[in-house]
Amino acid sequence: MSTADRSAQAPTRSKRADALRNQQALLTAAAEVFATSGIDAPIRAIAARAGVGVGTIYRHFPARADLVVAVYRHQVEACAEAGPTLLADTDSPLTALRRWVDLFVDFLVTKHGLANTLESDSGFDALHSYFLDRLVPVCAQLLDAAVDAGEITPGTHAYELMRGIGNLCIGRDSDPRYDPRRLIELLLQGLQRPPSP
Amino acid sequence: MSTADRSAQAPTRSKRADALRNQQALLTAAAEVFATSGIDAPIRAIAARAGVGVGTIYRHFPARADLVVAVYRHQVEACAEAGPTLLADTDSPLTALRRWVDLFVDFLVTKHGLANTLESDSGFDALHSYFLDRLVPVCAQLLDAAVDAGEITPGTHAYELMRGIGNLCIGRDSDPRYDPRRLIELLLQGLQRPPSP
DNA sequence: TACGATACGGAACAATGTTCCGCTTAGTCA
DNA sequence: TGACTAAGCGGAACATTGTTCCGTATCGTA
Repeated sequence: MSTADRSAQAPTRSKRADALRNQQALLTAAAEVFATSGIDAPIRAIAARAGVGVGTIYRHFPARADLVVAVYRHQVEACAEAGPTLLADTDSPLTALRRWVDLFVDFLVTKHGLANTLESDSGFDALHSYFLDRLVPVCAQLLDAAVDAGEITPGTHAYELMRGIGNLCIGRDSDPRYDPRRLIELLLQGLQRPPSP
Repeated sequence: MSTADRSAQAPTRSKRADALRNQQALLTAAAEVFATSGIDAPIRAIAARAGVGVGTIYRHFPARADLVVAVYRHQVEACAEAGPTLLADTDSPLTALRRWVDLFVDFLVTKHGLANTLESDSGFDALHSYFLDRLVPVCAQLLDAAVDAGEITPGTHAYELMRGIGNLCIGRDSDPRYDPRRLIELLLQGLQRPPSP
């Protein structure tokens, strides 16, 4: 979390007013640019939109990924918190898992190219780490509950499942023939233990 | 196929000897560089290895993807041809499908970053098209056979399955916790029709 | 108001894909 | 064999993008 923390809201102390203003402007601008041009939009475009120089971006967000994390942080948080809630509110842990996966897929699919970036090799380790660190434990909890309830077979690791789901969401745009949800449903069905009478 | 064809072996007529020599050298060099540095290796590296200028690469292979296609063409071909063979040699079409998918995964996983490139947005349409055009029909044949044999439920499209498998193979390196094969196995299990007694 | 630390802007650098063009050379024809 | 022409070549040059650096401007304070 170290890198991410540094770039979070942290309104605490001893920061110049213009710095705070710029940080906020950057978050807003980045969110807008990401929404229209996708997560791969050039840094310069975000800087221009926020009306600051590129240097300013790099001071606030040491690497591109830190900016992305900051922009989507609250959404990731919401997704993480939905896990335990769903588990508590749903009779079948498998159903809870299914709904939670739906939420996660919604999130990935809404952001153009987020999934791509998530798995990209180059320098997006911070992003990758943050998302996974935050969500894998939640997923694990759901998986464990479903195993305990005898609804799915044990042996699948949350990390692997999450990455698989993330991967399946890559390239969803630009091709109506490819709908990751159908495959993810297949995956979950494969997970399911056949009801033993 | 248009783009791919142009850059294929086509030893036919009216090409200068040095051009042919260079084309061959480029294919060899590219194969070596791809093997060691991955599919994302800089064009310049390939040019250097082949002892030619970058201009020469672009004359023979108008875009990067054309070079990749040319390098892996025969392997894709082999995979495509394995489909019908497996189907003929195996009693259960589902088993044939499973083996064929294994072959495909082998291929993707062997080439560093091929899967990534396959799904990349930027300008790799030729690559994407070639692989999919060639292999989707083969996969469809296997799927159909398995459906006809009552081994899997109908409704899954070969294109979607292929892309899903391709996606799952992304980022396999660099993380022992992630093994795409396990997830692909899950996917196939999800496809399977429960034996109705 | 003056001063020091903080923050800013954007030029500059590096990596990479791609294009362009003057020079070289293979193949041909007398 | 010796030109001649078109095919082919090399690599400089251009465009794009991430990232760093540093001289300058600004904020907060004494």
